[in-house]
Amino acid sequence: MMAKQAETTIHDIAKYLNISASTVSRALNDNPLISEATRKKIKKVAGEMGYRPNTLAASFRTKRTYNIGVIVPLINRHFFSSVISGIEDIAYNQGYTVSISQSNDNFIKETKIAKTMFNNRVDGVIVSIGMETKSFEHLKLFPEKNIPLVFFDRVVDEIDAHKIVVDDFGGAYRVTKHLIEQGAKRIAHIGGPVNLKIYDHRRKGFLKAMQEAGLKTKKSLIIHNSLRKDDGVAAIRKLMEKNEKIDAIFCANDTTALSAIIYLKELGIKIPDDILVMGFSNEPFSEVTTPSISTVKQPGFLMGQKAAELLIHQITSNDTKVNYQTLVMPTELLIRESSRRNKTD
Amino acid sequence: MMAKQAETTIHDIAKYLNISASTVSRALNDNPLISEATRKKIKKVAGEMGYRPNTLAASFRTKRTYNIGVIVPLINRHFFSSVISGIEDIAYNQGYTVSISQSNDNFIKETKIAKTMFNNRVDGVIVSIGMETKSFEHLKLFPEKNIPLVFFDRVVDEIDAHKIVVDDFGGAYRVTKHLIEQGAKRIAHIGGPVNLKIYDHRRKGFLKAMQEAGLKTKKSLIIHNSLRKDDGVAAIRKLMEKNEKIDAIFCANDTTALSAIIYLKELGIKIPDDILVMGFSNEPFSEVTTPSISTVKQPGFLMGQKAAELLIHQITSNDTKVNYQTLVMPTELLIRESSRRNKTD
DNA sequence: TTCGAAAATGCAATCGATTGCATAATTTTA
DNA sequence: TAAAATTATGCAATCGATTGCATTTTCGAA
Repeated sequence: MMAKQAETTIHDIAKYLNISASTVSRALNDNPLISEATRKKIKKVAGEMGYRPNTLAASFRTKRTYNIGVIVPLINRHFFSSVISGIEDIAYNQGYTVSISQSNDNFIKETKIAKTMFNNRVDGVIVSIGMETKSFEHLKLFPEKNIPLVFFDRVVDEIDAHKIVVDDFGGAYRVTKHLIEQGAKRIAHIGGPVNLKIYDHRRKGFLKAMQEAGLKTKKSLIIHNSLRKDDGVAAIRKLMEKNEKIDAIFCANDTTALSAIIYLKELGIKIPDDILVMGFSNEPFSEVTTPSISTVKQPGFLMGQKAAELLIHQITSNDTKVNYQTLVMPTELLIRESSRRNKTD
Repeated sequence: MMAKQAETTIHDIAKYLNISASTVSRALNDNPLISEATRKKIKKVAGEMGYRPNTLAASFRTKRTYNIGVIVPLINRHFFSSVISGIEDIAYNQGYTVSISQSNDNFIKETKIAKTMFNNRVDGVIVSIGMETKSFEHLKLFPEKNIPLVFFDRVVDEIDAHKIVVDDFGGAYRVTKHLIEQGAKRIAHIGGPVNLKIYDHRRKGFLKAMQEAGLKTKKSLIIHNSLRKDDGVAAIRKLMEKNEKIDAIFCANDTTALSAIIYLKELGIKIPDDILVMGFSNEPFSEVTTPSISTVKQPGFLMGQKAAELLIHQITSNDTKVNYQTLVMPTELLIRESSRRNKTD
């Protein structure tokens, strides 16, 4: 029925007004070279003719897409979706579009995504790498072609770029210190894969606080796994098997903390009376469990905003040599029920 | 230092091999017109010369961007990020890129986003409208230019398109029936803004079940608000003020259910012993509260997948007349502690 | 060996906007 | 009022890949 709706172009407008396409182009872009009068006239006609700019043609010509690529492990997780939300917030207000892909913590997929974004000529990329990612050639593509790249949270040391990280060390340090202040002496730590810096830092923050307090940490009290739901249970089981005496557990994320708490309850162990538990990340659920879980708040939305700001700044400025910075975002300790020793002493 | 890194084009490859650019183009696209031998040779050289296809030029020429636009109220919410995750999953595997924007339930922003995507020549759009959206011209742009459009969850009746919705009526009906089976007779309902169909359907499902059970529903037991955190408390307070006798509450989302439960507990009312409570949506936290909250599970990820499948199918097929369908996704009743009457009778 | 069909490759226009460099129109200055 | 300076507009090439329509090459059949 309806034919293929020929699109109006600047040439159609030009012809209609008996002027040149260049003038139309400039007028529509508010180029000051064009007089107020013609500009108005052109815009009016453009509207009437149902003109819609062909962003593709423009991008093709100018080599600027105003598109930012975002690669995250999983969209559907509170921290990441908060960051994305922050990125989108800034990007949108600066006239950028945001394309998002999730790697599912799969290295092959991450590689493919990077290549696709690279070919799609994104103006810049914001990345948080997957668990499996140990080689970085697919990411080096971007700096090699001078395409701005910003990392957040799960960053890559081997690549020079702006980085937004959470103060994992400090957060973990304060968590541990808090546990110690509550009287804990034999504290276990359930951490994530240490090839990811964030978990390494959390471990180090933990160790530092222990050391400062003059407490020694048995190797067997430190367990690393992938911090999924079951891993909390598995870790606790391991500790119990070895008959470890512990009075507190610092889990590197809330998911593990929760699953540990549930399992410990099943074993008849009371939280926080018998064992103090803390998590990390402030997942929405951590506030409403029983007991509510003490944790560390990471400013996801803000991190996204910062990442986008740095990226866009780098895209916009044409400085060849950028002074790369690593922004360490402050964390906030949220003391809730799971780590507050009831007055029993 | 490093000059502007001239990009390799198919012409460079062609010149190098003393063949035509058309052949190179066809070879790289695996066009069967090209012989196996030349194809291989070309691909090899392309690799060596560091060629990267200019997707922009191709899109410009072919008028196909392989980009899907997604408009949601808020990225950072479990249901929506699940849907997005599902969309991305399918889209990626079909070679599409996904661009996401959030309207923040703001009508102006939603309009601007739609225009931008329109100008960016997305191949199709997936939309869940904002709370304020009552006029739809910005969305009609797409069907007018034959750009496929799929709605999910918060759909628009006025526009003919594929729609993916949750069986809100059925879900609410079964919630209510379950409460009745547990012995409840005086059931209150805390619902959302009725201008959104989803809440209207939930209310109707509730009423239907009540009616079928021969129970009458007092007007004063039905309260509508915006279902935020405080609204649960406010609603309960209202019910208490009027001294309503109730034995169950059906809240149209989990947030309200939780806040209601917390407040009721403060008042010394036991859940579920004194009053049964149910929510809707299966927010991640609902499973881990005390008591855990009975609710209705919406298959977000699956909905995203379905939406993407329908959209891509519509993009791919060139049927002019599409048989638009409305997919009603089944819900799952999750009976947890908050609605399970302890054997006290 | 020759011819016709099939297979492979090349030509050249095209998509729509941008922009450096003219050129034309207008205003200011002397 | 003419020349100079300023302001507006136009010309035409360009970005890189695609594709309809030749044209050439290859190959099998007669």
